Amino acid sequence: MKEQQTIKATEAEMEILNILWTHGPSTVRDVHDRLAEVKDTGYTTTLKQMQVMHEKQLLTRVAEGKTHVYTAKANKTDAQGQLLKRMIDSVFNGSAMQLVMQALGSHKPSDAELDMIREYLEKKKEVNNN
Amino acid sequence: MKEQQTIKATEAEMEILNILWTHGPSTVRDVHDRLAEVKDTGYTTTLKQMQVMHEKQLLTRVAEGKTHVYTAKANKTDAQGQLLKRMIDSVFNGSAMQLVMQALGSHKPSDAELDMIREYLEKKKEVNNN
DNA sequence: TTTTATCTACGATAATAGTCGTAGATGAAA
DNA sequence: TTTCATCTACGACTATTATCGTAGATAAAA
Repeated sequence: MKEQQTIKATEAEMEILNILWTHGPSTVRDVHDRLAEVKDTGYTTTLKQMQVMHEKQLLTRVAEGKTHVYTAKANKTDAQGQLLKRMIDSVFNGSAMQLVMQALGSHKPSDAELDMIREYLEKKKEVNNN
Repeated sequence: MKEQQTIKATEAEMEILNILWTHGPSTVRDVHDRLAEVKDTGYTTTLKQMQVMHEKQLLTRVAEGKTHVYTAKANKTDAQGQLLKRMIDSVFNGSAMQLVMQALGSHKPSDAELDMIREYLEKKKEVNNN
């Protein structure tokens, strides 16, 4: 089994991880350009950030010519799961249900979405009964 | 309409908010004692923290003898909603559904829970169709 | 009324996170 | 082969967060 260390990223680091998850392996330049669309920090800031993330083992990288191509080490789903769990434990009294209900409550899902969940629940229930 | 500023709390502040949400208005001593069960920081640290939170308008307080009794300004549900929204926007591509599915996926809900959601969804759907 | 325990206020310090400038390396363009 | 744009490395500096010690106020106990 591939061991899975806990992902502990700061706010700024999460932004970078998200970009890497969305766009795949990227250079600092790539990431910085995307970041620049929403925030306004210098190139070397992004560079440093990613170097630190590399040290922290959040990213892997391979040299390619004079640049480096970075990849998020954890996959998105695992990270989402961990964040979710942390959130459930800390603010939802450990109850995933409570979180789900609240998410559904404020989101106003469409009929299509509701059906999607319903279907999903059916499948779940079958599994429960096996 | 009661205006609702965005709740921006650090990790340590969230711990305190949770205690106040769970146990209601409390003195620094109360909060500190509960905190002490899981972490190991001095009394004045908690005190300072809560004073800062008071300045930041996260808490209100009333004097009672020589002590202060603090109360969380935001209610828990609102705060949960905001955290959820932030999380959805930042790591779930803005899709509440994605978050719900993932939460259900890792939690393995019981039949009773599934029914509870199903029921909830039914009600939702009715509302949609009005 | 004096002592003692406990409280607040406040400032200092430490730890963590975020920012950026500069120097030197490197490859592509002239 | 010289120039130029772009890259990495590194250190320094700032901002934010977390921590705690000390001093003085206050109420309850002795």
